[in-house]
Amino acid sequence: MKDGGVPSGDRRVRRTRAALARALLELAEERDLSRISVSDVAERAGVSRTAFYDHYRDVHELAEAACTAMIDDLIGLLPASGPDPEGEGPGSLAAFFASLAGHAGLYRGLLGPRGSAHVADHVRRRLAAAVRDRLRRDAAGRPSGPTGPPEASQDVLAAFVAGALIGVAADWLQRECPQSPGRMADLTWPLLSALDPGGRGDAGVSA
Amino acid sequence: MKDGGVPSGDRRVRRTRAALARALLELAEERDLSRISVSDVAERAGVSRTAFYDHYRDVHELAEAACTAMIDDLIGLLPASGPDPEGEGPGSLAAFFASLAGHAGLYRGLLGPRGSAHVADHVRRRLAAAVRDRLRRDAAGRPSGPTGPPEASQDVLAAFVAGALIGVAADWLQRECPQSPGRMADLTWPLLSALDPGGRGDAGVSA
DNA sequence: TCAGTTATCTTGCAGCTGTAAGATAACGTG
DNA sequence: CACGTTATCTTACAGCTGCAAGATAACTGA
Repeated sequence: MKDGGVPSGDRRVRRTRAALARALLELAEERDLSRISVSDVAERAGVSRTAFYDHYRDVHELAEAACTAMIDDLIGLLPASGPDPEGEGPGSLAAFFASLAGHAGLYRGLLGPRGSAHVADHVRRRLAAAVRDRLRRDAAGRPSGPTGPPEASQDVLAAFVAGALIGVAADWLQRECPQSPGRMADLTWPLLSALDPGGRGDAGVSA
Repeated sequence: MKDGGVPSGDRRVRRTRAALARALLELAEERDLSRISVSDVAERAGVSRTAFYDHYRDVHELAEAACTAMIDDLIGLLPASGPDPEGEGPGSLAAFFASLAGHAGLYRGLLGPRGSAHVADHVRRRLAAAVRDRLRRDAAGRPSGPTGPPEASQDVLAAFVAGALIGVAADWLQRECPQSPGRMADLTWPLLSALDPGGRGDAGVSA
């Protein structure tokens, strides 16, 4: 029992997990996740198939672990939702789309129709959590009215924004990125602004 | 060769496909799609396993075909984005969430983390297409300015809205629907209104 | 360094997958 | 109805899956 995602002190464990993650990311650049078997990953990683099962239930679980760092980098690129001091939002969004395009094959293979619902769900949750955090931090800093927006409203807004970004990104990736990252940012930014409860377009949540 | 989704005149084909679809929907109410094998579906449908493969590549492809009618019903419930004569938007949205809750187990099993990326992608595309259609019809009816919003902008808005709705719905389903459908509609409607280029909050697309 | 722990490897198994070939029987058409 | 067509069924096979038991070897902590 060397349970799943918990970081381990044992050198062997780190070595095996790293080899598996590396092998999976390599393979995911070559073909869709649905065409990658546990045997494939284990062989490319130079690890026995049973060792794979000692760490992960299936390919999807490994994929989740393997892409978490990349996903977090991606989320870190997103603009802060709040004050937006110098209109840096669009530039930040452009960096987001550019990074997406930089690993387009990988993201398509993991998140596209032949990808993994498990990974897609993981990304959605993580993105929603990040948005929710920023909304909270945001609301704390701003002198809100007598009563701030209720919890449920924040949750819905976070899920809404996370889903929207994933929808736009997935659509763009599947069309092979016809628009430049900068243009995508210009097209997407006004939509996000319109939702921002603290931003210029204050049509945001009020119920 | 009785290729995939095309409707067939042959009684045997219709019978087999209907039996498979019915069996899959039954099983999908009982457990996650990832735990449903081709053998399971074929057996429950009273059909040989090879007959399954004569019609569909795998369980995901059958699931796509089997849930298309339900999905289209769901999409049909969504409010028209345009003039919104009598503020019927929220009510329409409430019907959408209510229908979702009515088959919560099924939708969770198909679209959740243990569901199918293929089905999820299909739903996303279909929803985005529906939104795009309404935007187009909408723009045609309204006396737009000298130049209407460009194609790309409409596509991004459609993908944005489709993703957002799926994000909110998925989040709500996974939390076991703590809010009533009506409340969900009340929380979601202002977000959609804020995006509507023709609606009250005109922070919509302009670039 | 030594001892105990434990990660990995090997072997083996039952079940599912995806495909193929040929036999049977139901179907639509004239 | 009789015909040709074709959907379905049966049988078979190689490969992958998920899991278990036992042997080996690498690691950690003293």
